[in-house]
Amino acid sequence: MIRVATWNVNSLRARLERVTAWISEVQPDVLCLQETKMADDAFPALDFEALGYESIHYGQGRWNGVAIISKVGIENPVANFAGDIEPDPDARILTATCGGIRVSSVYVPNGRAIDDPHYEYKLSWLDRLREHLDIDTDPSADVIVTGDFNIAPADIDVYDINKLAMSTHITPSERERLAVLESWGLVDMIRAQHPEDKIFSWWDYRSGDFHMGRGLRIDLVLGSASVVSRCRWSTIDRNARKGPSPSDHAPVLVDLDS
DNA sequence: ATGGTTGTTGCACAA
Repeated sequence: MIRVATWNVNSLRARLERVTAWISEVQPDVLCLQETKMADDAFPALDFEALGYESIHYGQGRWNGVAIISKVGIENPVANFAGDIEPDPDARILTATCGGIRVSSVYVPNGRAIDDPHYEYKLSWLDRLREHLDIDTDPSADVIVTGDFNIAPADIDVYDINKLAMSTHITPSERERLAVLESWGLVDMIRAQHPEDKIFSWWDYRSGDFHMGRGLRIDLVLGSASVVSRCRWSTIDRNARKGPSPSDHAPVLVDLDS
């Protein structure tokens, strides 16, 4: 069995104790992190090494930052988009082969608002992610693209679709980009395993949204067909959103047959 | 509730 997880930790510095405790408890083989919000020289690789993990990090400091932590190897790492794709100014994607699976840890731009330039940046970023996959790997390989997509794939992934009218995360253009990734050969593994469940991975810190059940499912594990066929179990660990000083995101994990 | 909270080489901005 190989357990692959993703977690937007909203600052690894602020969250390190919670992350190491969660790793010890859950024992993922591969953990993708987003929003580490630190530079590479501040990344606490030794804390993960002490738990038996190799790790790689791609970060800049104040914002963004992605990592892959693995106890099944880290080979052929690629920071940013592959090949001659227009490089992104932010540290939002890190790719490596772990246990035979080509894994990308992605932090898709938020988009902010539909009339904000950041929204077009989000769409172009997703277009480049699709290009990246063609250059970096192949849909017939074992591929996982996972992280904070900042897109709720369908209305069931939103606590109240009317509350998000005219906002990002649910627009046809964003969902179209997800559909393009699916047509490349990737499957939303949590949704495939839990077709009817209204389950969320992110809740705003404000207004007691977590307590009130007002969340979105925007953290996704996308797998290629060979990975999907190996999936035996998956969940969103909403317990990790509880207690003192949580991230606003919960970890998502999938178990695959070896 | 055009509100609310959390994080950061913060005192504004991103989420």
